[in-house]
Amino acid sequence: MAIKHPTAEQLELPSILSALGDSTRLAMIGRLADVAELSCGQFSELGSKTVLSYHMAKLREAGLIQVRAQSTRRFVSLRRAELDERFPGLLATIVPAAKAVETPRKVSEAPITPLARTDSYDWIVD
Amino acid sequence: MAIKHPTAEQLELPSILSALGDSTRLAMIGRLADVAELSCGQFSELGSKTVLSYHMAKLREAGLIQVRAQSTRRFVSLRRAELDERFPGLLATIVPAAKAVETPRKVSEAPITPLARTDSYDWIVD
DNA sequence: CGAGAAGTTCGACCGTCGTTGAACATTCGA
DNA sequence: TCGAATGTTCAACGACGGTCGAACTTCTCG
Repeated sequence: MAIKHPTAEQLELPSILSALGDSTRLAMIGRLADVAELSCGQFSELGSKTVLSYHMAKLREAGLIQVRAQSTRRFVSLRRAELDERFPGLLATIVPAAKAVETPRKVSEAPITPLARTDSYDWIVD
Repeated sequence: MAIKHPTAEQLELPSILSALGDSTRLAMIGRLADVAELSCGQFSELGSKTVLSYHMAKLREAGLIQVRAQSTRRFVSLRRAELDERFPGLLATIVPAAKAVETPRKVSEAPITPLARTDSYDWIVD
């Protein structure tokens, strides 16, 4: 665990983008987008408590969300202002697509990976 | 190696964002932004040939760049049109920050990681 | 042909990711 | 005070990511 909540100036694009490069976390952002706060439990259809805790930590350490405690609950919110200040347009661009991310739903439905075996150097265009 | 060049409809946000979640690759995008094409060699200050080849493959498989061959060279270009179509605003948002990404420059300058050891549960706000 | 330029691929290595289950912490109500 | 509710932490695991050096492929030019 590196950082608790980075300050606005500590936000780094690579970290933010890798934090968003996971469909579970993207789905979380999608759900936070038109709501002030959510408690962790309200993401339960995205995974187990442990998994959620893990992904929350990633989002928090990247600076995408704030976590507030109230009794035994954690209330999570998007750090919209700081993000818009440092990376204008980022949220606006990503949120619509994030809402459309299909729920990861377990490891089911692996569509028999095509595994298109190709010969060497054959991916070059032109 | 999964895909050679994904089609516009195959572009997936999580893959794109993880491809961008690396400072070397972000720097490459930054350099491609105001130029039609670059050959691989022109990124040489970002790393060795092997490393560049690896990162190029990532960017290509995520659908961010096109690679064209001409004799023994590879000419690389941003897939601007497709990206703007599927994720409007993404490039516009990311490119300015990508240009500002400091070059990874080896593993030098590790600033003696602060290693701020914190007690349990102490990262919660409020 | 042979040498060189420009990249790619391979195998190895090590570190980080994402998931799981079990144990722990904190708070509220009965 | 005991128990349930709500999360967090830990250790372990396999899979993937990024880097390196060595070997290879393709093409061009003497």
